[in-house]
Amino acid sequence: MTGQRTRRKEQTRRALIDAALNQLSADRSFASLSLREVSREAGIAPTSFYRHFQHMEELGLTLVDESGLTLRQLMRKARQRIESGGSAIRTSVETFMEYVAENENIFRLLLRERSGTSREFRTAVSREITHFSQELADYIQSIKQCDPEFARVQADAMVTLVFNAGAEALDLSKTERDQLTERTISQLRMLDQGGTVYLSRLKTQ
Amino acid sequence: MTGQRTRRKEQTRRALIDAALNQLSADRSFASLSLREVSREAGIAPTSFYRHFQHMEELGLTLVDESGLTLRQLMRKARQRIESGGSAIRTSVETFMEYVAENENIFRLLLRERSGTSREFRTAVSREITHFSQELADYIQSIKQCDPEFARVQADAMVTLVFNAGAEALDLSKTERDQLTERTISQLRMLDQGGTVYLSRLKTQ
DNA sequence: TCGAATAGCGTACAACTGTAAGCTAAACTA
DNA sequence: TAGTTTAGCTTACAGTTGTACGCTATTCGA
Repeated sequence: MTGQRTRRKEQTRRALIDAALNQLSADRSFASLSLREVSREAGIAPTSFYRHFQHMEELGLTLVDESGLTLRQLMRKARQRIESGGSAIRTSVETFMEYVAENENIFRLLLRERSGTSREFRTAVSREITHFSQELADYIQSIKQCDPEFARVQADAMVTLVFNAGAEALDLSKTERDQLTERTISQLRMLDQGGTVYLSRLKTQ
Repeated sequence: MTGQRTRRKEQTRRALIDAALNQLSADRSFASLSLREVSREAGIAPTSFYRHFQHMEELGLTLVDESGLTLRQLMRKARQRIESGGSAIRTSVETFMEYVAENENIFRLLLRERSGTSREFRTAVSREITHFSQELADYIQSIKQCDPEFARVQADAMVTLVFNAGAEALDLSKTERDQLTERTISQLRMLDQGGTVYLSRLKTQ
């Protein structure tokens, strides 16, 4: 029932995706990959590429979708760790930094295409990050019993800071990364504290 | 004394820089510009390019330097406005958003190359942003009389948030930008408040 | 004023790009 | 089993790229 043909097709589609991911690196952006290079790496003829994707952009959007998946796995992992005790902020930041270290290429893709030349790419990445941010907002709201708008604004700031730290980490050594992690934790704590003040003011007014 | 030759050379060098800047846009990154395109736009033969820059990268680094200059002008403007009364945070964010609106291409360059494929580019951009951040840290320290390390961490978070808002603004309409501006102001206020709490805790310990 | 220096030009070439056209062989459907 | 569908192939072409080489005309320095 699987259809041998469909299965094989799925296989080389996968090969194309993996080929693209493997070619991404610190000095190789998705935009700089050519259809021919990716096809070569995947072991098929350039013209066969079109049997799977209309353009390179379509492949790229698929990669962004995949990265969103990884991102959600990350969130789940972090939540599990938090529930089994430990500071929410520290645990989240540390988990995120581990993720970045383990998925440099995917993370770089997100980072770059967020401000890339394709609007479709930009909105796709933005969607993933918003999703990520919304999950955090829900969490904050459930903990603090606060206004959903407030939670969104605060979550948004936190996600921005953490993502940015991830971006910076890419070019740093292990010890520098640890310093960066600590600094980011301080920053999130400031946001957290500041939010509390902000909220208590609203209540007393 | 100026040297007619030197003057003319300076002129076409300028033409190359402007040509590159003019070709940058929402759907055109610096990396996607070719030496030939830039030369064409500047009105010189492709091979003459080498009389001014060794590679495209050298041209790019020059652009980053120029953007740093613009950034510093921006800072000065913001400070002037603050001194003539008004909230420091609101004034800074609004000034920054105006800058982004008026220098979209330069700002996009900074954004993109911050996570681009050339390490040299990345460090150049990082240097400009650090510079920007340091000026804010000095300002914070002079106002709050606090630990310089604290000021650096807080300033860093603020700059990250503002830059990110600038990046988002690029794809938004006027009214959406205004909303974004308000949100960013809220976020910076949280950081400010949170920092105060943070500091007072340190003192009472 | 005369020789040296040099900004800019045209020509040329090899490397690479995306993709059109048409074929083959394997897998599907009836 | 016979006919259709299709993933992948080869060949081909026009366009673009960076850059090497050598020439020309203007400007500079002595």
